[in-house]
Amino acid sequence: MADAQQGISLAVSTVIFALRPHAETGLSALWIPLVRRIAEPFENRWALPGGWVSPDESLVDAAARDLLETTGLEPAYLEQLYAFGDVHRSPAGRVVSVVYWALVRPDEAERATEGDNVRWFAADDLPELAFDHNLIVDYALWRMRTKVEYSRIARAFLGETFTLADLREVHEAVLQRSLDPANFRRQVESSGTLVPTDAVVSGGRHRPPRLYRYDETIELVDNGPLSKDRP
Amino acid sequence: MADAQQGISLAVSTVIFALRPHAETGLSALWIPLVRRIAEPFENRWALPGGWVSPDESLVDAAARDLLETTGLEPAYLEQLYAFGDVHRSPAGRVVSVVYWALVRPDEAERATEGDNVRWFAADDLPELAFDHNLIVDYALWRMRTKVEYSRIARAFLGETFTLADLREVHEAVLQRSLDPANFRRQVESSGTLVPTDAVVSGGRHRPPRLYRYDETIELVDNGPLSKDRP
DNA sequence: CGCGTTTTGGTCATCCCGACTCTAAGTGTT
DNA sequence: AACACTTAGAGTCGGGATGACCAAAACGCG
Repeated sequence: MADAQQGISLAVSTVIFALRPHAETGLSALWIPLVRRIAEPFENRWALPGGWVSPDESLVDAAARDLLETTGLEPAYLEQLYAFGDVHRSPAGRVVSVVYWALVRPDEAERATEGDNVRWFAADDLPELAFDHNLIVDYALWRMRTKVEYSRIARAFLGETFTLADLREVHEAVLQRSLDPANFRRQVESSGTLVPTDAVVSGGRHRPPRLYRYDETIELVDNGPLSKDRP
Repeated sequence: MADAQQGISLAVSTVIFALRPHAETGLSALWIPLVRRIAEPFENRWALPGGWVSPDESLVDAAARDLLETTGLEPAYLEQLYAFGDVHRSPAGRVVSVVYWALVRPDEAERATEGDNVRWFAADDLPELAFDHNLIVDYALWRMRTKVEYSRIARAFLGETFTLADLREVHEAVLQRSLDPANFRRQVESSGTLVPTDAVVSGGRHRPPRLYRYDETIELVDNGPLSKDRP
């Protein structure tokens, strides 16, 4: 073992996504909780939740723990995004941040105690953040939007069972465009990852939609040999 | 600034790919240079080239520098792969490794001084490596194979100009299957990223093929907002 | 019962892709 | 000079995915 005293601090940060109705349009959109910095550098600026990695926890554990401590959230999905390590990204010293991105269900998102130091922002309307966090959020948004089309991450926003309209609403919110209901149905049905249940949802003033759930026996290979980020 | 003495060592490692004829088939295939460990843990085992990050260099700079020092290689392409940070991945202490993957041209690959401590291995026939490096290589291979289809990374194995057969040979080597020449041509032509030159290659005992080059004015969005890894 | 809603099933044209055929244009051989 | 051989390059054909669109089904509501 060579050098354990490099003078480089190792941090984890997380870009957290939740679905909420947009202020103006009323449609579902992506929201991100940010924390206000209470110390220099960038004091009073909004920033991604994050903290230092302790020697006895893995990176993903550190991200999950920090998330719970600073925002009270336990995400349904958590995946590594990128390691940011430019020399001057923090004015206060050398910091390498391993950034994760997370998805939380709407009910879980309520637990993020909004206050002076935690606030939700619409993902497409962020203020100027601390450090290089605007770039990080941009990258997380890009990754999320490219991945929602070939992966099953939308499930992280939904409950055990859901209607195709629910699933479609998630896709529409992430992709920021409306999708044809019939074509969307055909596509997800042909993918074979969904199984219909016997139940339907009655009460709406229209034909009652069927409830679906994901086929758990199908394993994804989203991350190749690394498909084991979180159970 | 909180904790700069976490007791966590930060390292970079790189999975380097080059094309060489396979020993048995004679077809082009992916090869990887590995270095022999000369100290515990895993002494005498083969491992990915890597080293510690110094405080005054970025992660990608550290990867490039270490690559040059340990193998003598300057890659044509270098991209971050993943940050590995399990607590017990090194028996000698807590090490977080930010891993990169790199592509080198055939002529450049010759400069990797093969000796007792550096040796090239066929990517699909590796020995048992030190640490979690087998998993890392598997992931790098998966990423490379998925990315070659929608990106222009194949150019990193080629010169300024090349024939469609050259380009197809790269794809075939990476994907490990033969591609129909006519269909391959149609696909890359319709992508619009290639421009034909006036030159052709004569000398072969067949119709002389045209030389192409990449259209530099087209920018890729392979990595979304992060498309700036290396010029 | 008719109306408005969303669900759900279907058609149709288009594009992409793999398999395949055919011609073009060189080199080497006779 | 004629021919064989090889790869380059153009074109054809059918299947599958996709977007735009249409229509019937099944509810609540007045």
